[in-house]
Amino acid sequence: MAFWLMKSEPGVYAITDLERDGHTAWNGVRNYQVRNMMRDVMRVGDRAFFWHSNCSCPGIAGTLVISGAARPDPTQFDPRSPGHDPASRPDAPRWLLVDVAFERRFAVVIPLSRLRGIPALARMPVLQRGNRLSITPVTDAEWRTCLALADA
DNA sequence: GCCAACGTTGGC
DNA sequence: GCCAACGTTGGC
Repeated sequence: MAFWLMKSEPGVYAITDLERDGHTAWNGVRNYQVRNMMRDVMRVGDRAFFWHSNCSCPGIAGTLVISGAARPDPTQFDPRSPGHDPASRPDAPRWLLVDVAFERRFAVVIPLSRLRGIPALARMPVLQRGNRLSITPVTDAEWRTCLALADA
């Protein structure tokens, strides 16, 4: 089982939305690297941190479980969706999503500013300058370190 | 295939 | 709102 970090803007879809819904289709990925990771590496049963991005307190808000394997993202065919891709054909979908299930909401978001101060996390992609991938891998050690912070 | 222009991401 | 980083587009 692998670990991941998945970004979402809380103004669009927050950890509290996932807590309420129980599960959701992680749609809107429009980056080939991320698509390929979902398709080729991510597996049902993997777990991920839910990251709040582009907000007043970016950081880790909780955890989720990958509950469904990569499948075509229907929003790419929806002209009213911001993720609409007119160049993608239903017989050859360009964009994929995975289904995810709520696992846990942290009592408080672990802020990015705190993560930056922890040497064991220095290699996490989300802390690297210029990182823009919406899904990135997390090592076992990083997973444990962050969970310990959540429970501290 | 090169590369400049442009768009998006996302922390600050 | 600023701006660095980086992916994408499209002319050549």
